[in-house]
Amino acid sequence: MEASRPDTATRILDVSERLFVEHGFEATSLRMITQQAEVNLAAVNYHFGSKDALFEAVFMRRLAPLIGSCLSELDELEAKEEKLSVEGLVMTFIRPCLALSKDPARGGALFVRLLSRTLVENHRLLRETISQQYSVFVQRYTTAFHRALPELEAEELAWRMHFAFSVMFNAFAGNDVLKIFMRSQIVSARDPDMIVKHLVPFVVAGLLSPIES
Amino acid sequence: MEASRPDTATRILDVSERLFVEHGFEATSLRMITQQAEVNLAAVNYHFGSKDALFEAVFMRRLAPLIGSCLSELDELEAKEEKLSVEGLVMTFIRPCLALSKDPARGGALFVRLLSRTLVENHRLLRETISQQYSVFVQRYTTAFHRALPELEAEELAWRMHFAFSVMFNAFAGNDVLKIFMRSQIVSARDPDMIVKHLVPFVVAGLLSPIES
DNA sequence: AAGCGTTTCAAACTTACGTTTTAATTTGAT
DNA sequence: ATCAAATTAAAACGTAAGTTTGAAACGCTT
Repeated sequence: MEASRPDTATRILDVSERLFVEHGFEATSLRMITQQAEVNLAAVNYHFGSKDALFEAVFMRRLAPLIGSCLSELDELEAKEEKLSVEGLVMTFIRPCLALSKDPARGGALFVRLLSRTLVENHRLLRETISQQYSVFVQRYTTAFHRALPELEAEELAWRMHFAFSVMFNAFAGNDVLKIFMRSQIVSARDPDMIVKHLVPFVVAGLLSPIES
Repeated sequence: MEASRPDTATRILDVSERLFVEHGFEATSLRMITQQAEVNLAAVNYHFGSKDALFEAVFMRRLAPLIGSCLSELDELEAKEEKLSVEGLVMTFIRPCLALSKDPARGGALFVRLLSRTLVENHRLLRETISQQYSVFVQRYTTAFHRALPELEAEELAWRMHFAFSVMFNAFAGNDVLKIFMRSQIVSARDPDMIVKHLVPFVVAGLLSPIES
């Protein structure tokens, strides 16, 4: 009763997702990918066209559903409540990330790491393909946060959103700045529920901090 | 009265720092470096031994002084005050980063971006060479934050420090998660003073957020 | 069973990489 | 001025990268 072996293209996507996270795009060769996926070297170019196109495919397979989930949560929240709470708003982003992190069938926490890496590495993909397609995501959150924090002017709000999403992305991505130096101070660092338990209060407090004169 | 041209090794370091930030370690070739630095291809291996050693040299040239500055500020603060304020503590880290960001002669904001990239890319260098040498940095800040926030248990404190340094690193590195989607919402995003003005309240509020039951 | 589009495969191609080698050149102390 | 050491230079080495090719194998309809 073993799970049927996924087809070639899916096996390539799964292996690529993991290797791109582990070693980065440039340092991951098609020979590493095809070897671990147990497919022929030429299969990548046959199914995806090029290494760049493969990266885009790996990326979009996860990003589109994730953004879709966030927007659905946002729809629900905005329909339900007149006054949006900051914590409720933060959770519309956290919950889909959390669900993704806990679902091995969808790559688990791997994709969020990939997303984080891709942001930092400033890939062409993000500047070109994605930016136009998903500006709606940022627009929706910007207006929602504006409703939740009406006393903040636009620029101050943009800064706080920048900081908030920055720390959330890095938390889910497991980019532990301090872990590198101290020896596993936090044993539960990779438990997604633990992340949320500590992350949400921190982010909410930052977003709600009193306005500087 | 033009500035005297730096020597070969320095020119290589300067160019490498910029290219490693722009394209990453793997995607930056020695031929790109030596061409832009106007030195012979073999100069890198002559002066530094290998590409890996070059990266370490680029990295250590900035990191050692930066960490030194932070620890000096920490010394001053701890000597001066009995009770450490969270904001004062945060500023011992912010001020050296800010000074570095504003000093083109020391690479400006480039190095903080490189540091951020290197953290995310999880380089060997960080796991091996740096981790032992600079664990004192984390130790010092951990005990200092413990003094400033004595009511937090060790694990909660570790989480908050993780989040705080994460957002600070990304702010200075200019890793604007949302900038990619929205068209230059924040015009002053690259002004280091503006970063601090908005960053410090956010981080301090997160660190000081009430303890969850 | 035959035919046909799709997929897989082994192999080769071109290019670029990091590194090494060897000779030429510059530098600095005697 | 001389000589030894340090540095620069040009060229080549071996390897590995992404991609392409053309034939073989497969799956499906007729």
